Amino acid sequence: MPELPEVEVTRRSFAHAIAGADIRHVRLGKPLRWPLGLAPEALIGRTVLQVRRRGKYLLIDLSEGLLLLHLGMSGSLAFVPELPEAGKHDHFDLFTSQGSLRLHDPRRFGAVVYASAEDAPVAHKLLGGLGVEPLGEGFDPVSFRRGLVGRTAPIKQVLLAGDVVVGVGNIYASEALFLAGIRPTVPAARLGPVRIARLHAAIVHVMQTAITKGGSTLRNFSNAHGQSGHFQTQVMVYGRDGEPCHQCGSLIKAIRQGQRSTFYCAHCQKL
DNA sequence: ATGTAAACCTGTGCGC
DNA sequence: TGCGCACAGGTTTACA
Repeated sequence: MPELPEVEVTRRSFAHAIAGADIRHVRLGKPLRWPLGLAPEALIGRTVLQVRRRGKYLLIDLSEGLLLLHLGMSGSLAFVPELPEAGKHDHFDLFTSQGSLRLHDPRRFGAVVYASAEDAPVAHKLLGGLGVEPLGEGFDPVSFRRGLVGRTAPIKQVLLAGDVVVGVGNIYASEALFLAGIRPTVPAARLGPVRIARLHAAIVHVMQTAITKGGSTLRNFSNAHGQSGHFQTQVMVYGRDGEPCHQCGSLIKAIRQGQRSTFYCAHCQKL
């Protein structure tokens, strides 16, 4: 479910409310992708300092150590004064003095992992290989181009890999390539400065717009207040297989790339 | 080092 | 209505 915009929207929806809260109790449901890495009781008494984001990870800084949180494919967070009884897909609850944070994740590809520090081995293993932030200073056309050197894989798959630029998932990769007019199947290294500059701008634009719109709610994404996003209403190609292109009217195509669906307009994306 | 496929798990929608 | 299959917003792991 969540790509960078959804994760950022989630972060903004509860970061302020949870800052300064003291942890009073922790409840674990079924196992997630990785074990917490710490006895849950050990978190009691620690204070939440702030919530940051790196790629699709949320970093919850504590008075001692931090929690790395990932929403996987189907995760969402809720931050509420009073939690209802846990359902079958509620696998992590953090009860604090200022409200409770709950991770709901039916497929359990998500994770909550404790790290003693941001450069501790656990954290480094998860965050170490990540590319630059698309909305950060490090993302510019020149360094973007350097990152694509030697990459013979299709540009769509290189975007998804996340080692060049982070946070671009299956929806926004298709959308950004459409905006840039680039064919998703082009080998990444064959993109020249002009197309790379267009793609760079498209990625930044799509990410910013999606955040502004509250993310995309395809099935059931919502922020920590239960509010849906509405970027999906202005999607140009994702999930529009067989429908007319909003720009030229020809029918949107769907192909498989690396076991993921890709959507594009063969007329608008010829580069 | 890079590329590709399988794996993790549950739910939903579709064709028969 | 039920069954089986394909597919779903991600990322690690194993192997070419």
